[in-house]
Amino acid sequence: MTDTATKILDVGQELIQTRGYSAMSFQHIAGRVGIKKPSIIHHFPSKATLGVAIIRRYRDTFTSQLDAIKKNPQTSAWEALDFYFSPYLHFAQTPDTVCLCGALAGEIPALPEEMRLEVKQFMEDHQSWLEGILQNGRRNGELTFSETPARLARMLFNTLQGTLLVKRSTDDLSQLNDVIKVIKRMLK
Amino acid sequence: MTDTATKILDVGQELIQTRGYSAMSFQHIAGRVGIKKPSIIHHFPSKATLGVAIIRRYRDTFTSQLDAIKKNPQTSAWEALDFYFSPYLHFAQTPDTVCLCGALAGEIPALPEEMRLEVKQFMEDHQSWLEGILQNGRRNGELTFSETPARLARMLFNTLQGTLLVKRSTDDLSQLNDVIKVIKRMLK
DNA sequence: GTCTATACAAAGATAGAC
DNA sequence: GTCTATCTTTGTATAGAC
Repeated sequence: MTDTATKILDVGQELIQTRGYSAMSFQHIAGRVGIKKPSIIHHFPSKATLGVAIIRRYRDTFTSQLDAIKKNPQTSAWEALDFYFSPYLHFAQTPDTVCLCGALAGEIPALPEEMRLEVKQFMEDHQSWLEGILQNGRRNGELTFSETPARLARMLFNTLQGTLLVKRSTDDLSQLNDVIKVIKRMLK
Repeated sequence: MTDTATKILDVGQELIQTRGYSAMSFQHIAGRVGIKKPSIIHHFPSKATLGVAIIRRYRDTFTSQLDAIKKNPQTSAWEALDFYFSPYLHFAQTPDTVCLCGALAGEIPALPEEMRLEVKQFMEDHQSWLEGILQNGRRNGELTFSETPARLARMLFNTLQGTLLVKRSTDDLSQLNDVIKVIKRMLK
């Protein structure tokens, strides 16, 4: 992966997270990377290819981090959850930024098929990781709740994504903090 | 409001809810209404004007219905909540459809300022309506919860919006039903 | 690996005939 | 109120020089 290719991925990802995939253009990327439009094609032959590469890199980063946490028996359920919340808190403080896959979910019908599959995989990975954390946490007595872990995990995930979505229009950055507090109390 | 103008609003709204504002074009609308592109301009002088008209109509429909419920002392908190959930359940069963303002929230930075304000107003109206329902419900003993009504209302609203968003990529239509069950148990 | 030049399609919008 | 014709901009993508 060359330096330029990495920069293209960085800028492209930021544009999707702030303005959406439809509004992300080679023109804008080129301008901010400091090259011309057709130079991007040399690294990524089409917009769909670039889109897939951006999601896959994003997914991979999460996958390796979440796997590491899950495999470490030292990590408590609360620590795991706090780790999971941290990127959302980061996004919440950055104006106009949402989760990459949350942004893409908003325009699913406008995405090429390969990208849709990547987004779906992201959602399922995260919901299933959360389910595991909830399940273990309840088993060892750390967490308390009466729902099934699967149902609760999906609700938590959807809530986090929805809060990022809504905070962007209300510009109320404290919403996510409040929501995380409510979530934590639900699990005590 | 002429017949054609209404049709334009209908088709435009559906396109935003399924494909997003950026992907909604005069071309597509004209094709489905059965007129030519420039004829739309006669009814709505610009895309932004059309966008604002679509949101405002959507907001007004909700506002009058939610107001009626709030003012009717016969309505229990549970009935009010069930009424509020019903459009979400409807959207959840319609493939690729989300709440109009949820869809627009996904592309806030790409929207003209006037539209952004309308979306923000929608979010605030709904969160504040829910807050009122929760507050009254707790006061008269129907509902039980320990959060502040404002915080809980925002969380519920964000959860519903997030669930519609996520179901679109996972194609798992049962998610919303499950989430509503969890919400209801939280309030008992 | 990056450039200029260009092809081609689709977008929002305007002018003016009917 | 709707049309045809046209303008302008912006988008993705290609060809070929350097």
